[in-house]
Amino acid sequence: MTSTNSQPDRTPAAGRPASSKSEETRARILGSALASFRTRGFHQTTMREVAVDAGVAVGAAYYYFDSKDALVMAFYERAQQEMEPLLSEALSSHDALERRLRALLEVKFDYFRANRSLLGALSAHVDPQHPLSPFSEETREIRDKDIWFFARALEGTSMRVPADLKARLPRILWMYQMGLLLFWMYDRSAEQARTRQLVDKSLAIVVSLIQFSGFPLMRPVRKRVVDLLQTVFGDEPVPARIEA
Amino acid sequence: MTSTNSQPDRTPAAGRPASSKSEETRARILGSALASFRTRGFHQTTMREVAVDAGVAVGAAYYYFDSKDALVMAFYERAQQEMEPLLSEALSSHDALERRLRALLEVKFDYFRANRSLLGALSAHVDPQHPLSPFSEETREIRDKDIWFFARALEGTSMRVPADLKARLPRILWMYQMGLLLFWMYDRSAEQARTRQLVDKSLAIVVSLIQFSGFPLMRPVRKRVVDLLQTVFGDEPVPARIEA
DNA sequence: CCAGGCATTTGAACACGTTCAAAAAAGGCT
DNA sequence: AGCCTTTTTTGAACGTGTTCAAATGCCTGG
Repeated sequence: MTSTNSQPDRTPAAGRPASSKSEETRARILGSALASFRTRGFHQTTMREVAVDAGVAVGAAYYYFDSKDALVMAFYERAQQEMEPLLSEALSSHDALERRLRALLEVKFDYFRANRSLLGALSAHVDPQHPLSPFSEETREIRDKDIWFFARALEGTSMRVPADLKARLPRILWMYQMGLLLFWMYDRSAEQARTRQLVDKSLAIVVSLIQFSGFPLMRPVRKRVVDLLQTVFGDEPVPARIEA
Repeated sequence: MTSTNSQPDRTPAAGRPASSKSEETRARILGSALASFRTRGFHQTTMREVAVDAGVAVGAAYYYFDSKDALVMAFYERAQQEMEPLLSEALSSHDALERRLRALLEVKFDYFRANRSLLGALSAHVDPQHPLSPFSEETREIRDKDIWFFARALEGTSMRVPADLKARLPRILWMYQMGLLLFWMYDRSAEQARTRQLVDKSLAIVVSLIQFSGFPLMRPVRKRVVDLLQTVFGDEPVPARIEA
């Protein structure tokens, strides 16, 4: 398991009662941490504060979570888990690609609205070596699950997309989404109005581009772009499906 | 002055001898720091090490540099300064846009080759609030100077570029460059072969796109893209020229 | 009911970046 | 030279994330 914390094997094993005191403590620590992150921000929040708030010693916090970052990772994991049904529902209520993509984005924005700064702590790092980077090995599982939704968004629409591009598109769309979220995180305009504009305008362009990409005239350009993507992302076009 | 360090007003003022002992100490500290950054990496390097290495107390390091980050900033400033003549020369030896852009990129890659990890410390942060972010206020001056070179790369070529796009292009090309550098920083392929491929392929595409953008057929798409850029970057198309 | 093992909890201690009050050195002025 | 201001230097101390040996609790097999 490529998980956040090492010590307690969380999956409620054989004989153990599913909801031990341990799990409760863990939850209490995570709760205190996230609350503090939200109100004071990630950097201002102290592990000692978190511990006191949860009524334990600092060491206990480190018993359940390998690091301060791991607390953010736990949030991220929980977020992905909680959003999955919402994302599925979003897809099942729309047909047109633009609508489908927009629906996915809206779920994300809604969910993260209350946690903009927390999301910032998550994605502030570009280094793929850093655990909290959206490109790190540690976040791969979550990332792959998320990319998979973009694959579904493409599958379920009637728009014809050339196969070579289609194989690459989920990952590209995921990166597009990350760009939007990034812009949104640091968007200081009132009510993040600029992000809203950006979403509207860029989404229209993205969908147009995908549409154009099928025209015979576009074939040479498309080939070159797909070749470029191959260089950047290597093989493994779409992440393997992950069973729930 | 939006400088890195606050205390000693470095510009050798009126009566003072230009190269005081102070400047030498400062240089010694910076030297020790950069050497250590290069060999041990940014994070492994300790301010105490740096101080010992430079033969001063840790307080002294903080007298000359506001923070550990400021040392990296000093490197960045020096890098920009030292590269400027090289960049000018690169531009003056080529006419075609692709050649001109490639020449700029080559100067950067050459210069940073020995300092890949240091560059990583510089650009690992996406948060525009973080001083070391390529998008921060603190790095604006350097960034603007750099963007200016892309403006010159465009000016000096015979390719016709629509005015509305041309106004936005320097910044876009700069971001394109940052993307390449980022990829390069974390490129683990032998001799960074993947980055080389990426540069070749993407550069060809970028230049083609710019060329296409002038075709009458492309006008509507271009308008939409330019409008999008306006949303993202706001006004002030190209940074004001900065006199040396 | 107890012994032994395992899970949990504790808080002191460490290494780090950074701050600061005070000491030392260096100038400048008469 | 002597005094006073400014620049430079020092190293202890602070707050942080994190580690760790030891203490405590909990449960199970006898």
